[in-house]
Amino acid sequence: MTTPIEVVDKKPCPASQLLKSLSGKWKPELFRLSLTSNLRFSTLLHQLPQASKQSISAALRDLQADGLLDRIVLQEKPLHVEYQLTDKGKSLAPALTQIESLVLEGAR
Amino acid sequence: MTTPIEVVDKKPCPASQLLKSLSGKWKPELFRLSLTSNLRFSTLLHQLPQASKQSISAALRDLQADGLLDRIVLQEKPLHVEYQLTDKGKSLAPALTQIESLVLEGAR
DNA sequence: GCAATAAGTCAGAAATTTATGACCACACCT
DNA sequence: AGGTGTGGTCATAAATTTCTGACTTATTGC
Repeated sequence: MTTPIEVVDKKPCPASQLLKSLSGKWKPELFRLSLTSNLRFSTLLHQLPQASKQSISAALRDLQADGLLDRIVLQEKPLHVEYQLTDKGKSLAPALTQIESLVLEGAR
Repeated sequence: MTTPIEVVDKKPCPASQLLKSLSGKWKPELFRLSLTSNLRFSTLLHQLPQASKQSISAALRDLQADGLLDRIVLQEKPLHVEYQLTDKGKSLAPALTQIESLVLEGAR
């Protein structure tokens, strides 16, 4: 040993976990769609034709696990499932909006 | 055919590309470190002991390609290389800060 | 000349993420 | 009793990301 170079952090960047929650091929899209309206599985299959059932299912599970979406079963006649934003999810919306505006500015 | 279900978007979520720029195992850390000071390769190797040379190198290349960092060669005695935030990178900082504050709030 | 430091690259292996296609359970309609 | 729609799971395969370790080029110090 010699020069005691200081390691800046033991813990990973605090934002990285949240960034990870939104990383992946479909999670940004799902998240943004959830800002507009609640999500239904079969509708998503049509809205995102490129995405496989598996991928959508996994992304929804992850978003739930990260506390951004809630899965609620509607006790209606044909029994539906909806995914809706949690409070945490809603609180994240402004950051996404800000990022989007930067992208659009850049494209100007 | 029957119910003409409307596909919401042809284009991917505008934020997803920027989110992609910051996704990956080390990019969030590198980006945040770059907010504090310019980055040097060999210093990063010590600051992020878990990260391989290859990974750091690739992450730096990606961040440059996405226009968030500039690579500048310092014409000093031992010839150094530094990576510093571009204007685009700087403009992204508030969003990261916002996300971080959410994470810290949530942990409260 | 010989070793060390800085800043990498390269090939191959290992780990992680996504996609594919088959299958399941339940309710509803006819 | 068979078909359709909703909401999935599972195993496997393909694609992508990350890691490992060896090697490179240039400059400086001894």
